[in-house]
Amino acid sequence: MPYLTRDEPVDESIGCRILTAALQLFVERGYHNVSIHDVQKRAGVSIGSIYNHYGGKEGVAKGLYRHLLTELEAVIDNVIAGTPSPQAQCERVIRQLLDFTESRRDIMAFIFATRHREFLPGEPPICNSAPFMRLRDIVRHGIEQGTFRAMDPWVGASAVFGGTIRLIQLRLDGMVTQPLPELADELIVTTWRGVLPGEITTSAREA
Amino acid sequence: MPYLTRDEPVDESIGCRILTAALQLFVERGYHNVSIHDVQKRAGVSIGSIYNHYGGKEGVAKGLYRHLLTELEAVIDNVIAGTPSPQAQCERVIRQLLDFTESRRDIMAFIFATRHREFLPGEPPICNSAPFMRLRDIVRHGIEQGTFRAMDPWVGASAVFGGTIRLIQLRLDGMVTQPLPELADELIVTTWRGVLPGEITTSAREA
DNA sequence: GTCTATACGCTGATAGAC
DNA sequence: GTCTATCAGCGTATAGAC
Repeated sequence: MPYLTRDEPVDESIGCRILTAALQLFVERGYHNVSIHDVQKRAGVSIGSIYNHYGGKEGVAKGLYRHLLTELEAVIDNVIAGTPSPQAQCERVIRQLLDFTESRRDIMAFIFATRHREFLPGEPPICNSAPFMRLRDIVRHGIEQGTFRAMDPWVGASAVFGGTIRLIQLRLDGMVTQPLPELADELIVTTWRGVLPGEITTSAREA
Repeated sequence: MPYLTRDEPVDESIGCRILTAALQLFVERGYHNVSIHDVQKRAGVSIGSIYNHYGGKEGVAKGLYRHLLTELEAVIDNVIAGTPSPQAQCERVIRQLLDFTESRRDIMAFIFATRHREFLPGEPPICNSAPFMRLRDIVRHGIEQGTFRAMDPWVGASAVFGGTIRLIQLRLDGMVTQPLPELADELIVTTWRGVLPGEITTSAREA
């Protein structure tokens, strides 16, 4: 069952095979360029099974969406529970996301490079999903207790995670060729300089 | 003709009416949830005209895509030409993008919140388009001449523009309710702290 | 529960009048 | 160049056998 946290999908149940095939195809071609027949073919099951398990194409996407967000939420909650400060929590989450981009490319692409709104109108937008709210809560908490500089919470969240998300998207689009974990240290240093308090001694060096 | 730089689309030509209608519909529902008939209806023209002007649905999207990127490129080139330092160039571009998010919402949504790859397979990905390359060039130039700290160019580009792009996307998704220009100063301060050189005096304040 | 065969609607595209 | 009427193909969903 777990896609994000286990190495091989040991679960060979039909439901899991359907979700795995759908994830691959949706990421490869985009939801609307994938037909039920494509999913059925790659999963090695029949159309009837798909309708029995998920009620149709949109049901498959909905099941996949909820499942992956639940897994991501669990990962983040684990980090939060096992890490003391907001700063350390953010840093661990960032590193984890960079790692996942290499090891779980499809999942990251489905989460960070998909317009779910276009095929899951009933679902809450991904920015409002539990894992993303958790991340914003960390930042807000950090701002309140002075770990981060005082600033608008949305600016804070964008400053802390915007660079990471952008880098992930550039990597998923094939622009960045270097594995992201190798860039983690530079990215994190830059991120902390942006949001941590402290005076910055800018020696004016404009020509 | 110009969408991004002029206030009202004075051009009432059929070609412009088609692009305007398509832009609205694509942003509202997503490319695949819009039919030719929808575009034809909203533009107040016939299907035949659409095929005469753009050769079909994908042609409309392609025309829109190229036109908007060309306009954005011109805006960025103007900023570059009229602004001395890489830092000032980035800052002016960021403020301009935040302004456009309020005044040209549809255009920004089409550029920053659309998976063009899913319906324009022949076009180069938007990260490789001229305007985005220009932005990266500014950052690379700034790193080379020491305006920005030494770092991987991709990390630099993500650090400079990632927060802005994230904030724009959150605004387009309706999460951020405040007009972005009001948040510009905070965002820019944070961005520069991240990438500008200079020692930062972090008084350790972890509890 | 799983599968195959089929039906129906929608949509992109075309033909041909004006 | 602009328009209307029409077609053909695809894709979702269902019916019904096993």
